[in-house]
Amino acid sequence: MSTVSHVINRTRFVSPAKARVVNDAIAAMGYQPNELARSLKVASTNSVGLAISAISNPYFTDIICAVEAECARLGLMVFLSDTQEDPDRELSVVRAFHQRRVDGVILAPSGAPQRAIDYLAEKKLPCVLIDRFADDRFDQIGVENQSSMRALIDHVASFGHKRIGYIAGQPGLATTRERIEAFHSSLAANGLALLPHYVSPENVDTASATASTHAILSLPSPPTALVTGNNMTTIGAVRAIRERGLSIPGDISLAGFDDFEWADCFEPRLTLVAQPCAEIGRQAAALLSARIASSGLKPQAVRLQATLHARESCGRPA
Amino acid sequence: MSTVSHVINRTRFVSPAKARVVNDAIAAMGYQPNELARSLKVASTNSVGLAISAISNPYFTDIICAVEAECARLGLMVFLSDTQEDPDRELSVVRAFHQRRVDGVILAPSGAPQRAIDYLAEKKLPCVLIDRFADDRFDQIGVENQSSMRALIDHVASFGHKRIGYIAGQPGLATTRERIEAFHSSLAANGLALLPHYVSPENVDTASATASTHAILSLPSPPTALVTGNNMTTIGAVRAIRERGLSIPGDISLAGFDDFEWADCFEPRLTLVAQPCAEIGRQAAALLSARIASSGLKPQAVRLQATLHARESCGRPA
DNA sequence: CATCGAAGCGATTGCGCAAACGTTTCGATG
DNA sequence: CATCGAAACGTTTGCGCAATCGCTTCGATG
Repeated sequence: MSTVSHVINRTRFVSPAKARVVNDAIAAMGYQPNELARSLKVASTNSVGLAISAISNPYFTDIICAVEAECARLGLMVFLSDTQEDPDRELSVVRAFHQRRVDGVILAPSGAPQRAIDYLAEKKLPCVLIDRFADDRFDQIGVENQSSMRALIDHVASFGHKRIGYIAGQPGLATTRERIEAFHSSLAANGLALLPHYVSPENVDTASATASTHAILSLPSPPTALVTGNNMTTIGAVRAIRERGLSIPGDISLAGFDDFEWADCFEPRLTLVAQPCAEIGRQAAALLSARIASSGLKPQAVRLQATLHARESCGRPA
Repeated sequence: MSTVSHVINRTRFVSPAKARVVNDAIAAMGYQPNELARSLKVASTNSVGLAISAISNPYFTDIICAVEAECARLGLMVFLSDTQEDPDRELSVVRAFHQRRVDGVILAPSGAPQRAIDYLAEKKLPCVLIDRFADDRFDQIGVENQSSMRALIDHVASFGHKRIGYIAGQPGLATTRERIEAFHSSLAANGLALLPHYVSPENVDTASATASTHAILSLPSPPTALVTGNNMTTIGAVRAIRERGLSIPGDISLAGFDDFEWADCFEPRLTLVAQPCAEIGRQAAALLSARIASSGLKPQAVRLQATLHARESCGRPA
């Protein structure tokens, strides 16, 4: 009878006596409501899909953690899927989310996200894009790349470096493009020239970053300082520098994007830009929730401020 | 009409002509099957719940990643939830999973998991426990703690250390207990004595590990080598050692549990036991899938072998 | 050409729930 | 005491699907 539904959901008044009976019965039989059936009826699942391009990347890990926490607070369950930076997988993940009728999706777009994004738009699935800005039909949330890179270059240049190289991140990502542009403009702002072959534009993982770093450091006139575009490239660069037997910052200075918890255990401690991952995740979940509640809102792009943690990996040029 | 269902699921023969018509219609209207309704009918959701006690811990991150990958391969979606090591949250997460009618659960038990585990048992939800062995009514999968600790102590002792301290992990966990026991027996096996106050038994995070390390190193006759019980305590110990201005391994040797990708960027590179996280995650998902397929199987406890990565953080006692 | 069986397919039901709608009870009011 | 209306609760339907059941065809066979 409908009364038990109403007791469970407190959706209309039920006399205390009857309510007790119902609650006792529920307790006695260990009844657990079937969310599937409920969702089918009310056309809302209280769940969201979280499609991340690389779960194991610590940067995304922090975001996942924050998203999960905020969603838990909001009473949402989260489906987690790894798109592995593969547009095909990305599309099928988004499809699977839709088939499970998630109320919304948080997506870290791959390098070629158009098909997945069009699908979301077509199906009118609420969605917020994180980290990489890919389509302004949706809410987007990420970091302020221009000012972050500027802070980085200003810091490095303040030690007197004239020859600064850049090991960029993955091809295709807005993040990568923006940071490269910011690298250019920040050099200019410091009155520095962009030297030929000083930007390694495409590095998909630590190994390619290591190779790229070797390439740059093998130039006839190599940089005296290196800036890295994300955590993978930082690791890759550190490895290459070690392999060449160079010391940081004695022989070469290093600074880059993406802080991590143990950065202070590196020797020397690395100067890095820390993104507000927790805040990105939290706001993404909150934004999505708001969007689910009222689809009328017009999409907004949020840029969060990152903070430069100046430590000891930069020094005067050799 | 039922034919549509049969076309979609290839569950009985449909004439090619009719099938084409159906497929064209599906394509034309952009139809996506409603998995909710399907699940309600067939009483199976092709989804599993992954309840982790601390998502942001890199150890679990690697496991999450592997679980997700294997589940994707098996056609399962995964619900991710963080129990935050809190038994109450743990129970409500498991409840939420059940209400959503997941086909099974993978759980990294908290320090007091009995209520959640009893619930799972009562509801006959297929489940596999990871990392921490908590109840043999369920499949369990974790690492071989005895032999791993033994390898660690043998390694440290081989440098001639007589006074070895241990910074253990979180209270209540089987993992923590087993490693403490193994620490004792491994010392004995090397003919070494367990000195008073040399085991710090309970450290919930890096900060408490730092404090514990300071306490041990302040002993009148402090250890010349320190072994740590997990990645958090390793970081905590490194920080404390740094704060005291000691050098590794010159002043003190250090080795412990849980490798991480960038361990080779620490200075010195840390000697650590690497757990097969990817394999733990993969097997957990596979085991769960098997259990879902046939509930009759009797529960098994799988112990995976870890590998000691001997690097440069251990040396002769000062 | 009547019969039969297999191939192909449509009507219908029920999964567990929420909500619309109907029914009963009962105290208040004229 | 008849009437009314609000309070309390029961009946029913439909969400979208899978699967059961049973209805057509239609070619083969005697």
